[in-house]
Amino acid sequence: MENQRSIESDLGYLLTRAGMLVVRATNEALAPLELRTRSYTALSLACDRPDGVPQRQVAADMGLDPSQLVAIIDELEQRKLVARTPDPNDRRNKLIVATAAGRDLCAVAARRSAEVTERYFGSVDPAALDQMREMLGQAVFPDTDRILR
Amino acid sequence: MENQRSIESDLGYLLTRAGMLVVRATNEALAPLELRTRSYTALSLACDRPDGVPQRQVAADMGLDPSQLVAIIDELEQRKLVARTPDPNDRRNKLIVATAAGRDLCAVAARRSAEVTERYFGSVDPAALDQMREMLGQAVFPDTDRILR
DNA sequence: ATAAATGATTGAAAAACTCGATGATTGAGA
DNA sequence: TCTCAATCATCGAGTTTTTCAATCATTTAT
Repeated sequence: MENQRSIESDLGYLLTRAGMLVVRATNEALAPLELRTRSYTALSLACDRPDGVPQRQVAADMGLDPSQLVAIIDELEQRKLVARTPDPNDRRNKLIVATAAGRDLCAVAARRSAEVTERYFGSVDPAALDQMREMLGQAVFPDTDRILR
Repeated sequence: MENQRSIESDLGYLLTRAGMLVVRATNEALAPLELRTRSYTALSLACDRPDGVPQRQVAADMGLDPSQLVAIIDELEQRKLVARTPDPNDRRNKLIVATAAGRDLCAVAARRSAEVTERYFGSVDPAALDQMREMLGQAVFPDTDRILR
């Protein structure tokens, strides 16, 4: 006898739906900053690494085709939130490095983003939430010892 | 001092990335059945309710614009996996009801889908997984006492 | 009976995705 | 040193997805 469960308990379904909801709410929350979830994520990845992050790696971290990042970075660069600097060690690479203005905006955006998360997950036990982060991190970054903080 | 965390511990980011990964892997797993994650989800929602589910509710449950469902249901209907039956109580509604063939295919697809989930989350404690389902369910179906099974 | 609301459908425009091609650069090996 | 294959960012074309307004049929409220 099969343990038949409804689609509404399917992890893929739940993940996708929850992701959609959070992304949409985040897009609204970031609209006043003229950021979308996408551009905020890219900016944030740049802010995480003061020395800059290869554009290609931003694409990989976002699960996007590298060609999709061109427009996103173009816009951030035009707004002077990031700069494309040639990697001195490998001039094929463009290192995306956040400007001071970029870091400032990112901090504001991070607060708004956190408010959205709070709205959806504020009522659950923080330890359980950390555990969920842990599980998702394992799924998203397999074979990695990276500690999320 | 702010508790500054990297984007990689942001729940929205993790949810989105994990969802993408699972959806893509599920699409591949379902390709031999000529189903995509989208059509499988719609079919599954129909299978969950023997008396049929209003097309509009399928759209709502999937977070899609109703117009996007037309093509999805069209295809399932052409393949005789579901039928659009007029709701006797409100003839504006189309009730999507799964056929026997639809239920059979859905069962096969569910197994393949579960294998994908197993691949990404098989190594984590089942209780923690249930807890994650619970948390995501709360976020996706707020103000609902629905018990996921 | 009329008017407002709701559901499915269509079509058009915008956004996102995919993929192959290109030029610049690097690294390996003859 | 001189190819040659590989890698990176970018571009462009073609496809798919999303968004949204309009339409028709039906229902509900007035």
